[in-house]
Amino acid sequence: MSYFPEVDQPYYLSNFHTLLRWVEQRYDDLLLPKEHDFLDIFRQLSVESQCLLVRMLMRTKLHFRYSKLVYPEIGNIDVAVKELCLYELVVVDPVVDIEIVTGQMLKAELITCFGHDLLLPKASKKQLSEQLYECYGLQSKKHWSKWAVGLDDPLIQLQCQDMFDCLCLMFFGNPYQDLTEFVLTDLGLFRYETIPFDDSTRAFQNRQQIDFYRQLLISREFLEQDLPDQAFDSLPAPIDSDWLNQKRDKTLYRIGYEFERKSDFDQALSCYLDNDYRRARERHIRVLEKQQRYEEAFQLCEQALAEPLDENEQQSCQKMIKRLARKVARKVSIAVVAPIEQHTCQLSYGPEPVELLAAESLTSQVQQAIYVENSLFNGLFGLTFWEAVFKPYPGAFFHPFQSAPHDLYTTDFASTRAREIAAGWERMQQPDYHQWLADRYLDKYGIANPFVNWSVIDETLLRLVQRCIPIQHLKTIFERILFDIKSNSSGFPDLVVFDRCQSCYRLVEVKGPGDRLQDNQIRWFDYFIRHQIPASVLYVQWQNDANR
DNA sequence: GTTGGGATTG
DNA sequence: GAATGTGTGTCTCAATCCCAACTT
DNA sequence: TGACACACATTCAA
Ligand SMILES: [Mn+2]
Ligand SMILES: [Mn+2]
Repeated sequence: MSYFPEVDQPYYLSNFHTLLRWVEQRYDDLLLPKEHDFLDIFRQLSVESQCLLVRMLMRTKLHFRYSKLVYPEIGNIDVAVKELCLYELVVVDPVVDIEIVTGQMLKAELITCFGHDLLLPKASKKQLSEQLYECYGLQSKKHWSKWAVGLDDPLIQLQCQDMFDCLCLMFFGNPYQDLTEFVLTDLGLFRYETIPFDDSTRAFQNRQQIDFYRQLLISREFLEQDLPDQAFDSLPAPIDSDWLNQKRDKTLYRIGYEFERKSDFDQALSCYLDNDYRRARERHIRVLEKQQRYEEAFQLCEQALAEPLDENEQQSCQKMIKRLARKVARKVSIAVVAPIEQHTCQLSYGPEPVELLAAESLTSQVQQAIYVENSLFNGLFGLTFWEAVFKPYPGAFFHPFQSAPHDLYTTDFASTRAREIAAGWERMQQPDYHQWLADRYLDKYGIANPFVNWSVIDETLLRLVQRCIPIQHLKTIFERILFDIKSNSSGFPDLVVFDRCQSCYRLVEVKGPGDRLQDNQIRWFDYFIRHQIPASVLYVQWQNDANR
Protein backbone atom coordinates (compact mmCIF):
# COMPACT_ATOMS: atom_id res chain seq x y z
CA MET A 1 0.00 0.00 0.00
CA SER A 2 1.46 3.32 -1.09
CA TYR A 3 0.77 6.80 0.21
CA PHE A 4 0.88 8.19 -3.27
CA PRO A 5 -1.47 7.32 -6.05
CA GLU A 6 0.89 5.77 -8.54
CA VAL A 7 -1.19 6.75 -11.53
CA ASP A 8 -0.21 10.40 -11.08
CA GLN A 9 3.48 9.68 -10.82
CA PRO A 10 5.87 10.26 -13.66
CA TYR A 11 6.88 7.00 -15.32
CA TYR A 12 10.37 7.03 -13.85
CA LEU A 13 9.14 7.45 -10.29
CA SER A 14 6.70 4.57 -10.40
CA ASN A 15 9.42 2.44 -11.97
CA PHE A 16 11.73 3.40 -9.15
CA HIS A 17 9.11 2.45 -6.57
CA THR A 18 8.59 -0.86 -8.31
CA LEU A 19 12.29 -1.57 -8.13
CA LEU A 20 12.40 -0.69 -4.44
CA ARG A 21 9.43 -2.97 -3.70
CA TRP A 22 11.04 -5.87 -5.55
CA VAL A 23 14.31 -5.45 -3.73
CA GLU A 24 12.58 -5.08 -0.38
CA GLN A 25 10.53 -8.19 -0.98
CA ARG A 26 13.43 -10.38 -2.03
CA TYR A 27 16.30 -8.99 -0.02
CA ASP A 28 14.72 -7.81 3.23
CA ASP A 29 17.00 -10.08 5.26
CA LEU A 30 20.15 -8.94 3.45
CA LEU A 31 19.64 -5.17 3.47
CA LEU A 32 21.96 -3.05 5.57
CA PRO A 33 20.45 -0.70 8.15
CA LYS A 34 21.26 2.30 5.97
CA GLU A 35 19.47 0.67 3.07
CA HIS A 36 16.40 0.01 5.19
CA ASP A 37 16.57 3.63 6.31
CA PHE A 38 16.79 4.78 2.73
CA LEU A 39 13.65 2.87 1.78
CA ASP A 40 11.74 4.40 4.69
CA ILE A 41 13.03 7.90 4.18
CA PHE A 42 12.54 7.91 0.44
CA ARG A 43 8.89 6.95 0.73
CA GLN A 44 8.24 9.79 3.16
CA LEU A 45 9.72 12.42 0.91
CA SER A 46 7.47 14.77 -1.01
CA VAL A 47 6.77 13.63 -4.53
CA GLU A 48 8.82 16.55 -5.87
CA SER A 49 11.85 15.47 -3.85
CA GLN A 50 11.41 11.87 -4.92
CA CYS A 51 11.24 12.94 -8.54
CA LEU A 52 14.32 15.12 -8.30
CA LEU A 53 16.35 12.43 -6.59
CA VAL A 54 15.40 9.78 -9.12
CA ARG A 55 16.12 12.13 -12.01
CA MET A 56 19.59 12.67 -10.62
CA LEU A 57 20.15 8.99 -9.92
CA MET A 58 19.34 8.15 -13.51
CA ARG A 59 21.79 10.63 -14.93
CA THR A 60 25.42 9.73 -15.42
CA LYS A 61 27.37 12.02 -13.13
CA LEU A 62 27.31 12.75 -9.42
CA HIS A 63 27.28 16.55 -9.72
CA PHE A 64 24.59 18.84 -11.06
CA ARG A 65 24.39 22.56 -11.48
CA TYR A 66 21.05 24.10 -10.52
CA SER A 67 20.66 25.41 -14.03
CA LYS A 68 20.86 21.86 -15.37
CA LEU A 69 18.06 20.57 -13.21
CA VAL A 70 15.07 21.90 -15.09
CA TYR A 71 12.05 19.62 -14.99
CA PRO A 72 8.51 20.77 -15.71
CA GLU A 73 6.98 18.10 -13.49
CA ILE A 74 9.05 19.33 -10.54
CA GLY A 75 9.18 23.07 -11.11
CA ASN A 76 11.28 25.03 -8.65
CA ILE A 77 13.76 22.68 -7.04
CA ASP A 78 14.68 24.78 -3.99
CA VAL A 79 12.27 23.06 -1.59
CA ALA A 80 13.08 19.61 -2.91
CA VAL A 81 16.81 20.21 -2.60
CA LYS A 82 16.41 21.40 0.99
CA GLU A 83 14.48 18.28 1.87
CA LEU A 84 17.01 15.97 0.20
CA CYS A 85 19.75 17.84 2.03
CA LEU A 86 18.03 17.30 5.34
CA TYR A 87 18.31 13.54 4.94
CA GLU A 88 21.83 13.79 3.52
CA LEU A 89 20.80 12.37 0.19
CA VAL A 90 22.47 15.31 -1.52
CA VAL A 91 24.94 18.02 -0.53
CA VAL A 92 24.71 21.59 -1.75
CA ASP A 93 27.91 23.43 -2.65
CA PRO A 94 30.16 20.41 -2.05
CA VAL A 95 33.92 20.47 -1.65
CA VAL A 96 35.30 19.38 -5.02
CA ASP A 97 38.58 19.13 -6.88
CA ILE A 98 39.51 20.91 -10.09
CA GLU A 99 38.60 17.91 -12.22
CA ILE A 100 34.97 18.16 -11.14
CA VAL A 101 35.08 21.88 -11.82
CA THR A 102 36.35 21.53 -15.38
CA GLY A 103 33.74 18.85 -15.96
CA GLN A 104 30.94 21.11 -14.78
CA MET A 105 31.93 24.36 -16.48
CA LEU A 106 31.65 25.33 -20.08
CA LYS A 107 34.85 26.21 -21.84
CA ALA A 108 33.88 29.88 -21.82
CA GLU A 109 33.26 29.73 -18.08
CA LEU A 110 36.66 28.17 -17.46
CA ILE A 111 38.27 31.08 -19.26
CA THR A 112 36.20 33.57 -17.28
CA CYS A 113 37.04 31.98 -13.93
CA PHE A 114 40.62 30.93 -14.56
CA GLY A 115 41.79 33.16 -17.39
CA HIS A 116 44.71 34.52 -15.40
CA ASP A 117 46.00 30.99 -14.65
CA LEU A 118 45.98 29.87 -18.24
CA LEU A 119 48.99 30.09 -20.51
CA LEU A 120 47.24 29.18 -23.72
CA PRO A 121 43.74 30.56 -23.74
CA LYS A 122 43.22 29.39 -27.31
CA ALA A 123 43.76 25.71 -26.56
CA SER A 124 41.02 23.10 -26.58
CA LYS A 125 38.94 22.57 -23.47
CA LYS A 126 40.74 19.32 -22.85
CA GLN A 127 44.09 21.09 -22.89
CA LEU A 128 42.81 23.90 -20.69
CA SER A 129 41.65 21.29 -18.19
CA GLU A 130 45.05 19.61 -18.22
CA GLN A 131 46.69 22.97 -17.51
CA LEU A 132 44.41 23.51 -14.56
CA TYR A 133 45.15 20.03 -13.19
CA GLU A 134 48.83 20.97 -13.35
CA CYS A 135 48.19 24.33 -11.80
CA TYR A 136 46.05 23.25 -8.86
CA GLY A 137 46.72 19.54 -8.53
CA LEU A 138 43.96 17.01 -7.98
CA GLN A 139 44.37 17.04 -4.21
CA SER A 140 43.46 20.66 -3.66
CA LYS A 141 39.76 20.86 -2.93
CA LYS A 142 37.47 23.79 -2.35
CA HIS A 143 33.78 24.50 -2.17
CA TRP A 144 32.28 24.83 -5.63
CA SER A 145 31.29 28.41 -4.85
CA LYS A 146 34.95 29.27 -4.20
CA TRP A 147 36.01 27.86 -7.56
CA ALA A 148 33.06 29.27 -9.49
CA VAL A 149 33.22 32.84 -8.26
CA GLY A 150 30.74 35.01 -10.07
CA LEU A 151 28.82 32.19 -11.70
CA ASP A 152 25.93 32.24 -9.23
CA ASP A 153 24.91 28.69 -10.13
CA PRO A 154 25.03 26.34 -7.13
CA LEU A 155 26.26 22.78 -7.43
CA ILE A 156 24.57 19.71 -5.96
CA GLN A 157 26.29 16.44 -5.20
CA LEU A 158 24.48 13.13 -4.98
CA GLN A 159 25.28 11.17 -1.85
CA CYS A 160 23.33 7.98 -2.45
CA GLN A 161 24.40 6.82 -5.92
CA ASP A 162 26.47 3.93 -4.58
CA MET A 163 23.64 2.67 -2.46
CA PHE A 164 21.24 2.86 -5.35
CA ASP A 165 23.69 1.08 -7.65
CA CYS A 166 23.79 -1.62 -5.03
CA LEU A 167 19.99 -1.93 -4.97
CA CYS A 168 20.05 -2.08 -8.76
CA LEU A 169 22.65 -4.81 -8.63
CA MET A 170 20.44 -6.83 -6.32
CA PHE A 171 17.46 -6.38 -8.61
CA PHE A 172 19.14 -7.18 -11.92
CA GLY A 173 21.91 -9.45 -10.71
CA ASN A 174 24.32 -7.53 -12.93
CA PRO A 175 25.78 -4.02 -13.11
CA TYR A 176 24.80 -3.36 -16.73
CA GLN A 177 21.05 -3.05 -16.62
CA ASP A 178 19.28 -0.11 -15.05
CA LEU A 179 15.95 1.69 -14.78
CA THR A 180 15.80 2.31 -18.53
CA GLU A 181 14.77 -1.34 -18.89
CA PHE A 182 11.43 -0.44 -17.38
CA VAL A 183 10.54 2.39 -19.74
CA LEU A 184 11.92 0.71 -22.84
CA THR A 185 9.83 -2.33 -22.08
CA ASP A 186 6.76 -0.16 -21.49
CA LEU A 187 7.35 1.50 -24.84
CA GLY A 188 7.65 -1.88 -26.52
CA LEU A 189 11.21 -1.19 -27.64
CA PHE A 190 12.52 -4.07 -25.58
CA ARG A 191 10.47 -7.22 -25.27
CA TYR A 192 11.20 -10.00 -22.85
CA GLU A 193 9.73 -13.45 -22.49
CA THR A 194 7.46 -13.79 -19.48
CA ILE A 195 8.64 -16.53 -17.19
CA PRO A 196 6.96 -17.58 -13.96
CA PHE A 197 9.12 -17.54 -10.86
CA ASP A 198 8.27 -17.14 -7.23
CA ASP A 199 8.64 -14.01 -5.14
CA SER A 200 11.65 -15.20 -3.22
CA THR A 201 13.89 -15.93 -6.21
CA ARG A 202 16.93 -13.69 -6.16
CA ALA A 203 20.36 -13.36 -7.73
CA PHE A 204 22.31 -13.18 -4.48
CA GLN A 205 21.83 -15.54 -1.55
CA ASN A 206 23.73 -13.68 1.15
CA ARG A 207 25.26 -10.31 1.81
CA GLN A 208 28.79 -11.53 1.17
CA GLN A 209 27.82 -12.32 -2.42
CA ILE A 210 26.52 -8.79 -2.99
CA ASP A 211 29.62 -7.23 -1.47
CA PHE A 212 31.75 -9.64 -3.49
CA TYR A 213 30.29 -8.39 -6.77
CA ARG A 214 30.66 -4.76 -5.67
CA GLN A 215 34.28 -5.41 -4.84
CA LEU A 216 34.80 -7.15 -8.16
CA LEU A 217 33.51 -4.02 -9.90
CA ILE A 218 36.06 -1.93 -8.02
CA SER A 219 38.80 -4.27 -9.19
CA ARG A 220 37.57 -4.01 -12.77
CA GLU A 221 37.72 -0.23 -12.58
CA PHE A 222 41.40 -0.40 -11.70
CA LEU A 223 41.88 -2.78 -14.59
CA GLU A 224 40.23 -0.36 -17.00
CA GLN A 225 42.69 2.28 -15.89
CA ASP A 226 45.55 -0.10 -16.71
CA LEU A 227 46.39 -0.55 -13.03
CA PRO A 228 46.76 -4.33 -12.70
CA ASP A 229 48.49 -4.08 -9.32
CA GLN A 230 45.59 -2.28 -7.71
CA ALA A 231 43.14 -4.50 -9.56
CA PHE A 232 44.89 -7.58 -8.21
CA ASP A 233 45.00 -6.25 -4.66
CA SER A 234 41.36 -5.24 -4.65
CA LEU A 235 40.07 -8.50 -6.07
CA PRO A 236 37.74 -10.22 -3.59
CA ALA A 237 38.66 -13.67 -2.26
CA PRO A 238 36.76 -16.68 -3.64
CA ILE A 239 33.28 -17.14 -2.25
CA ASP A 240 30.45 -19.69 -1.89
CA SER A 241 29.06 -19.12 -5.37
CA ASP A 242 30.13 -20.74 -8.60
CA TRP A 243 28.91 -18.04 -10.95
CA LEU A 244 30.56 -15.30 -8.90
CA ASN A 245 33.80 -17.22 -8.69
CA GLN A 246 33.71 -17.59 -12.46
CA LYS A 247 33.39 -13.84 -12.82
CA ARG A 248 36.30 -13.48 -10.43
CA ASP A 249 38.43 -15.88 -12.46
CA LYS A 250 37.69 -14.04 -15.68
CA THR A 251 38.66 -10.73 -14.12
CA LEU A 252 41.78 -12.31 -12.68
CA TYR A 253 42.63 -13.59 -16.16
CA ARG A 254 42.29 -10.10 -17.56
CA ILE A 255 44.49 -8.76 -14.79
CA GLY A 256 47.07 -11.37 -15.72
CA TYR A 257 46.85 -10.31 -19.34
CA GLU A 258 47.48 -6.72 -18.32
CA PHE A 259 50.51 -7.83 -16.30
CA GLU A 260 51.77 -9.56 -19.43
CA ARG A 261 51.42 -6.35 -21.40
CA LYS A 262 53.52 -4.68 -18.78
CA SER A 263 56.00 -7.59 -18.97
CA ASP A 264 55.43 -8.48 -15.33
CA PHE A 265 55.43 -12.20 -16.02
CA ASP A 266 55.65 -13.44 -12.44
CA GLN A 267 52.56 -11.50 -11.49
CA ALA A 268 50.83 -12.74 -14.62
CA LEU A 269 51.61 -16.30 -13.63
CA SER A 270 50.13 -15.78 -10.20
CA CYS A 271 46.92 -14.71 -11.92
CA TYR A 272 46.77 -17.71 -14.23
CA LEU A 273 47.68 -20.31 -11.64
CA ASP A 274 44.61 -22.06 -10.21
CA ASN A 275 42.42 -19.98 -12.49
CA ASP A 276 39.45 -21.90 -13.85
CA TYR A 277 38.71 -19.45 -16.64
CA ARG A 278 38.98 -21.44 -19.83
CA ARG A 279 41.67 -19.32 -21.45
CA ALA A 280 43.90 -19.11 -18.38
CA ARG A 281 45.97 -22.24 -18.85
CA GLU A 282 46.88 -21.24 -22.40
CA ARG A 283 48.14 -17.87 -21.17
CA HIS A 284 50.00 -19.67 -18.41
CA ILE A 285 51.88 -21.72 -20.99
CA ARG A 286 52.65 -18.66 -23.10
CA VAL A 287 54.09 -16.84 -20.12
CA LEU A 288 56.28 -19.83 -19.24
CA GLU A 289 57.47 -19.78 -22.83
CA LYS A 290 58.21 -16.05 -22.68
CA GLN A 291 60.23 -16.71 -19.54
CA GLN A 292 62.07 -19.41 -21.49
CA ARG A 293 60.93 -22.04 -19.01
CA TYR A 294 60.41 -24.37 -21.94
CA GLU A 295 60.37 -27.63 -20.02
CA GLU A 296 57.58 -26.44 -17.73
CA ALA A 297 55.72 -24.92 -20.64
CA PHE A 298 55.97 -28.14 -22.61
CA GLN A 299 54.71 -30.23 -19.73
CA LEU A 300 51.79 -27.97 -19.00
CA CYS A 301 50.95 -27.96 -22.68
CA GLU A 302 51.02 -31.76 -22.80
CA GLN A 303 48.84 -31.82 -19.73
CA ALA A 304 46.35 -29.46 -21.36
CA LEU A 305 46.28 -31.55 -24.52
CA ALA A 306 45.62 -34.68 -22.49
CA GLU A 307 42.58 -33.07 -20.90
CA PRO A 308 41.66 -29.93 -22.81
CA LEU A 309 39.05 -27.71 -21.18
CA ASP A 310 37.48 -27.04 -24.57
CA GLU A 311 38.27 -27.15 -28.27
CA ASN A 312 39.68 -23.65 -28.20
CA GLU A 313 42.31 -24.64 -25.67
CA GLN A 314 43.03 -27.82 -27.55
CA GLN A 315 43.59 -25.89 -30.75
CA SER A 316 45.89 -23.31 -29.14
CA CYS A 317 47.92 -26.00 -27.45
CA GLN A 318 48.29 -27.99 -30.64
CA LYS A 319 49.89 -24.95 -32.20
CA MET A 320 52.11 -24.22 -29.22
CA ILE A 321 53.29 -27.76 -28.63
CA LYS A 322 55.03 -27.86 -32.00
CA ARG A 323 57.21 -24.91 -31.05
CA LEU A 324 57.77 -26.10 -27.51
CA ALA A 325 58.70 -29.62 -28.61
CA ARG A 326 61.56 -28.19 -30.65
CA LYS A 327 62.80 -26.18 -27.67
CA VAL A 328 62.95 -29.23 -25.43
CA ALA A 329 64.05 -31.57 -28.23
CA ARG A 330 61.01 -33.77 -27.98
CA LYS A 331 58.81 -35.37 -30.62
CA VAL A 332 55.07 -34.87 -30.73
CA SER A 333 52.49 -36.34 -33.00
CA ILE A 334 50.98 -33.66 -35.17
CA ALA A 335 47.28 -33.74 -35.80
CA VAL A 336 46.35 -34.11 -39.43
CA VAL A 337 44.31 -31.16 -40.63
CA ALA A 338 41.70 -31.70 -43.30
CA PRO A 339 42.11 -29.32 -46.24
CA ILE A 340 39.52 -26.55 -46.43
CA GLU A 341 37.85 -25.97 -49.77
CA GLN A 342 38.80 -22.56 -51.08
CA HIS A 343 38.22 -20.35 -54.09
CA THR A 344 39.36 -16.96 -55.23
CA CYS A 345 37.51 -14.28 -57.08
CA GLN A 346 38.11 -10.75 -58.26
CA LEU A 347 35.75 -7.98 -57.35
CA SER A 348 35.86 -4.27 -57.99
CA TYR A 349 36.60 -2.36 -54.85
CA GLY A 350 33.67 -0.50 -53.37
CA PRO A 351 32.57 1.32 -50.27
CA GLU A 352 30.44 -1.60 -49.12
CA PRO A 353 31.82 -4.32 -46.87
CA VAL A 354 33.53 -7.11 -48.78
CA GLU A 355 30.95 -9.61 -47.49
CA LEU A 356 28.14 -7.72 -49.21
CA LEU A 357 30.08 -7.34 -52.45
CA ALA A 358 30.77 -11.05 -52.46
CA ALA A 359 27.14 -11.84 -51.69
CA GLU A 360 26.10 -9.70 -54.60
CA SER A 361 28.46 -11.48 -56.96
CA LEU A 362 27.21 -14.87 -55.79
CA THR A 363 23.56 -13.93 -56.30
CA SER A 364 21.88 -14.72 -59.60
CA GLN A 365 18.62 -16.08 -61.01
CA VAL A 366 19.16 -19.39 -59.31
CA GLN A 367 21.51 -18.53 -56.49
CA GLN A 368 20.88 -16.26 -53.57
CA ALA A 369 23.64 -15.32 -51.16
CA ILE A 370 22.74 -13.79 -47.80
CA TYR A 371 25.10 -12.23 -45.28
CA VAL A 372 24.07 -13.94 -42.07
CA GLU A 373 27.27 -14.72 -40.17
CA ASN A 374 26.27 -16.17 -36.78
CA SER A 375 22.65 -15.10 -36.96
CA LEU A 376 21.24 -17.86 -39.17
CA PHE A 377 22.08 -21.01 -37.26
CA ASN A 378 21.97 -19.38 -33.87
CA GLY A 379 18.57 -18.00 -34.76
CA LEU A 380 17.22 -21.35 -35.89
CA PHE A 381 18.72 -22.89 -32.78
CA GLY A 382 17.07 -20.31 -30.54
CA LEU A 383 13.68 -20.81 -32.16
CA THR A 384 13.92 -24.59 -32.02
CA PHE A 385 15.01 -24.73 -28.39
CA TRP A 386 12.95 -21.79 -27.13
CA GLU A 387 11.44 -23.87 -24.33
CA ALA A 388 14.84 -24.97 -23.13
CA VAL A 389 16.18 -21.43 -23.09
CA PHE A 390 13.25 -20.07 -21.15
CA LYS A 391 12.47 -23.04 -18.95
CA PRO A 392 11.52 -21.69 -15.51
CA TYR A 393 14.40 -23.52 -13.93
CA PRO A 394 14.83 -22.64 -10.24
CA GLY A 395 17.05 -19.60 -9.86
CA ALA A 396 17.53 -19.03 -13.58
CA PHE A 397 15.09 -16.12 -13.81
CA PHE A 398 14.61 -13.54 -11.10
CA HIS A 399 13.50 -10.29 -12.76
CA PRO A 400 11.27 -9.43 -15.73
CA PHE A 401 14.00 -8.10 -18.03
CA GLN A 402 16.11 -11.19 -18.68
CA SER A 403 16.87 -12.14 -22.26
CA ALA A 404 18.51 -15.37 -21.10
CA PRO A 405 18.57 -17.67 -18.09
CA HIS A 406 21.21 -16.72 -15.62
CA ASP A 407 22.94 -20.10 -15.99
CA LEU A 408 22.92 -20.29 -19.79
CA TYR A 409 26.68 -20.56 -20.12
CA THR A 410 27.28 -22.96 -17.26
CA THR A 411 28.31 -26.50 -18.10
CA ASP A 412 25.16 -28.17 -16.83
CA PHE A 413 22.74 -26.01 -18.77
CA ALA A 414 22.11 -28.83 -21.23
CA SER A 415 21.59 -31.47 -18.57
CA THR A 416 19.20 -29.38 -16.51
CA ARG A 417 17.14 -28.73 -19.66
CA ALA A 418 17.53 -32.24 -21.05
CA ARG A 419 13.78 -32.79 -21.32
CA GLU A 420 13.17 -29.55 -23.24
CA ILE A 421 16.15 -30.14 -25.50
CA ALA A 422 14.93 -33.65 -26.26
CA ALA A 423 11.58 -32.14 -27.18
CA GLY A 424 13.40 -29.84 -29.60
CA TRP A 425 15.13 -32.78 -31.31
CA GLU A 426 11.79 -34.55 -31.44
CA ARG A 427 10.18 -31.48 -32.97
CA MET A 428 12.79 -31.46 -35.71
CA GLN A 429 11.82 -35.01 -36.65
CA GLN A 430 8.22 -34.04 -37.31
CA PRO A 431 7.28 -33.45 -40.95
CA ASP A 432 5.81 -30.04 -40.12
CA TYR A 433 9.00 -28.80 -38.41
CA HIS A 434 9.50 -25.89 -40.81
CA GLN A 435 5.91 -24.78 -40.55
CA TRP A 436 6.20 -24.98 -36.79
CA LEU A 437 9.40 -22.91 -37.05
CA ALA A 438 7.64 -20.26 -39.10
CA ASP A 439 4.74 -20.16 -36.65
CA ARG A 440 7.13 -19.87 -33.76
CA TYR A 441 8.92 -17.07 -35.59
CA LEU A 442 5.74 -15.04 -35.92
CA ASP A 443 4.63 -15.90 -32.41
CA LYS A 444 7.85 -14.86 -30.71
CA TYR A 445 8.98 -12.12 -33.10
CA GLY A 446 10.88 -9.38 -31.30
CA ILE A 447 11.21 -11.12 -27.95
CA ALA A 448 14.77 -10.99 -26.71
CA ASN A 449 16.57 -14.32 -27.02
CA PRO A 450 20.34 -14.72 -26.70
CA PHE A 451 20.45 -16.71 -29.94
CA VAL A 452 17.98 -14.84 -32.11
CA ASN A 453 18.85 -11.72 -34.06
CA TRP A 454 15.40 -10.78 -35.35
CA SER A 455 16.70 -8.30 -37.90
CA VAL A 456 18.46 -11.03 -39.87
CA ILE A 457 15.90 -13.82 -39.84
CA ASP A 458 12.81 -13.37 -41.95
CA GLU A 459 10.17 -15.62 -43.46
CA THR A 460 11.86 -15.68 -46.86
CA LEU A 461 15.03 -16.94 -45.26
CA LEU A 462 13.06 -19.59 -43.37
CA ARG A 463 11.52 -20.79 -46.63
CA LEU A 464 14.96 -21.03 -48.25
CA VAL A 465 16.19 -22.99 -45.25
CA GLN A 466 13.25 -25.34 -45.57
CA ARG A 467 13.89 -25.85 -49.24
CA CYS A 468 17.66 -26.10 -49.26
CA ILE A 469 19.11 -27.22 -45.92
CA PRO A 470 18.61 -30.83 -44.87
CA ILE A 471 17.23 -31.28 -41.36
CA GLN A 472 20.13 -33.58 -40.58
CA HIS A 473 22.56 -30.75 -41.27
CA LEU A 474 20.66 -28.47 -38.93
CA LYS A 475 20.73 -31.13 -36.23
CA THR A 476 24.44 -31.63 -36.72
CA ILE A 477 25.11 -27.92 -36.37
CA PHE A 478 22.81 -27.57 -33.37
CA GLU A 479 24.63 -30.42 -31.68
CA ARG A 480 27.88 -28.52 -31.82
CA ILE A 481 26.28 -25.32 -30.57
CA LEU A 482 24.83 -27.26 -27.67
CA PHE A 483 28.13 -28.95 -26.98
CA ASP A 484 29.71 -25.62 -26.01
CA ILE A 485 27.16 -22.86 -26.23
CA LYS A 486 29.46 -19.97 -25.49
CA SER A 487 32.30 -20.88 -27.82
CA ASN A 488 30.29 -22.37 -30.62
CA SER A 489 27.71 -19.69 -31.19
CA SER A 490 30.30 -17.69 -33.10
CA GLY A 491 32.66 -18.40 -35.96
CA PHE A 492 30.06 -19.23 -38.60
CA PRO A 493 30.83 -18.32 -42.23
CA ASP A 494 29.71 -14.93 -43.51
CA LEU A 495 27.36 -16.09 -46.23
CA VAL A 496 24.81 -18.75 -46.86
CA VAL A 497 24.29 -19.33 -50.58
CA PHE A 498 21.05 -21.01 -51.60
CA ASP A 499 20.52 -22.71 -54.91
CA ARG A 500 16.81 -22.67 -55.70
CA CYS A 501 17.10 -25.00 -58.66
CA GLN A 502 19.08 -27.77 -57.07
CA SER A 503 17.61 -27.11 -53.63
CA CYS A 504 21.01 -27.09 -52.05
CA TYR A 505 23.13 -24.62 -50.18
CA ARG A 506 26.68 -23.72 -49.32
CA LEU A 507 28.28 -21.79 -46.50
CA VAL A 508 30.88 -19.30 -47.65
CA GLU A 509 33.37 -17.43 -45.53
CA VAL A 510 34.52 -14.29 -47.34
CA LYS A 511 38.09 -13.19 -46.89
CA GLY A 512 39.29 -9.87 -48.22
CA PRO A 513 42.97 -9.19 -48.93
CA GLY A 514 44.92 -9.44 -45.70
CA ASP A 515 42.25 -11.32 -43.81
CA ARG A 516 42.69 -14.92 -42.71
CA LEU A 517 40.54 -17.60 -41.13
CA GLN A 518 40.29 -17.16 -37.39
CA ASP A 519 40.64 -19.97 -34.91
CA ASN A 520 36.93 -20.31 -34.17
CA GLN A 521 36.17 -20.26 -37.89
CA ILE A 522 38.70 -23.03 -38.47
CA ARG A 523 37.06 -25.11 -35.75
CA TRP A 524 33.68 -24.78 -37.45
CA PHE A 525 35.18 -25.62 -40.86
CA ASP A 526 36.81 -28.67 -39.39
CA TYR A 527 33.41 -29.74 -38.11
CA PHE A 528 31.72 -28.98 -41.45
CA ILE A 529 34.23 -31.18 -43.25
CA ARG A 530 33.83 -34.04 -40.81
CA HIS A 531 30.06 -33.93 -41.23
CA GLN A 532 29.86 -33.31 -44.96
CA ILE A 533 28.31 -29.88 -44.59
CA PRO A 534 29.12 -27.84 -47.72
CA ALA A 535 31.36 -24.94 -46.78
CA SER A 536 34.21 -23.08 -48.41
CA VAL A 537 36.34 -19.97 -48.17
CA LEU A 538 36.20 -17.30 -50.83
CA TYR A 539 39.36 -15.20 -51.07
CA VAL A 540 38.53 -11.89 -52.67
CA GLN A 541 41.08 -9.92 -54.64
CA TRP A 542 40.50 -6.38 -55.83
CA GLN A 543 40.39 -5.88 -59.56
CA ASN A 544 43.20 -3.66 -60.92
CA ASP A 545 45.09 -4.16 -57.69
CA ALA A 546 48.76 -4.56 -58.47
CA ASN A 547 49.51 -6.37 -55.20
CA ARG A 548 48.78 -9.98 -55.90
C1' DG B 1 27.62 27.89 -39.49
C1' DT B 2 28.16 22.97 -39.52
C1' DT B 3 29.12 18.60 -37.61
C1' DG B 4 29.65 15.07 -34.35
C1' DG B 5 29.96 12.89 -29.87
C1' DG B 6 27.72 12.63 -25.61
C1' DA B 7 23.87 12.96 -22.45
C1' DT B 8 19.14 12.98 -21.82
C1' DT B 9 14.41 11.52 -22.57
C1' DG B 10 10.20 8.61 -22.96
C1' DG C 1 54.02 -17.49 -44.42
C1' DA C 2 52.56 -18.98 -39.80
C1' DA C 3 51.76 -17.24 -35.21
C1' DT C 4 50.85 -13.72 -32.23
C1' DG C 5 49.47 -9.30 -30.42
C1' DT C 6 46.87 -5.18 -30.79
C1' DG C 7 43.80 -1.71 -32.43
C1' DT C 8 39.08 -0.58 -34.70
C1' DG C 9 34.31 -0.51 -36.08
C1' DT C 10 29.77 -2.22 -35.57
C1' DC C 11 26.14 -3.33 -33.60
C1' DT C 12 23.32 0.42 -30.74
C1' DC C 13 16.07 2.34 -29.23
C1' DA C 14 15.34 6.58 -31.59
C1' DA C 15 14.66 11.63 -31.31
C1' DT C 16 16.48 15.69 -29.33
C1' DC C 17 19.57 18.85 -26.94
C1' DC C 18 24.04 20.66 -25.57
C1' DC C 19 28.53 21.73 -26.26
C1' DA C 20 32.95 21.75 -28.30
C1' DA C 21 35.26 20.80 -32.10
C1' DC C 22 36.22 22.20 -37.02
C1' DT C 23 36.45 24.75 -43.87
C1' DT C 24 35.69 17.71 -41.12
C1' DT D 1 29.45 -2.18 -23.01
C1' DG D 2 31.19 -6.16 -24.48
C1' DA D 3 31.37 -9.62 -28.17
C1' DC D 4 32.64 -10.36 -32.47
C1' DA D 5 34.99 -10.06 -36.79
C1' DC D 6 38.33 -7.68 -39.23
C1' DA D 7 42.69 -4.93 -40.20
C1' DC D 8 47.28 -4.29 -39.51
C1' DA D 9 51.98 -4.76 -37.30
C1' DT D 10 55.69 -7.57 -35.53
C1' DT D 11 58.34 -11.64 -34.93
C1' DC D 12 60.39 -15.80 -36.14
C1' DA D 13 61.67 -19.83 -38.49
C1' DA D 14 62.09 -22.57 -42.84
MN1 LIG E 1 32.51 -12.07 -40.99
MN1 LIG F 1 34.88 -12.95 -43.46
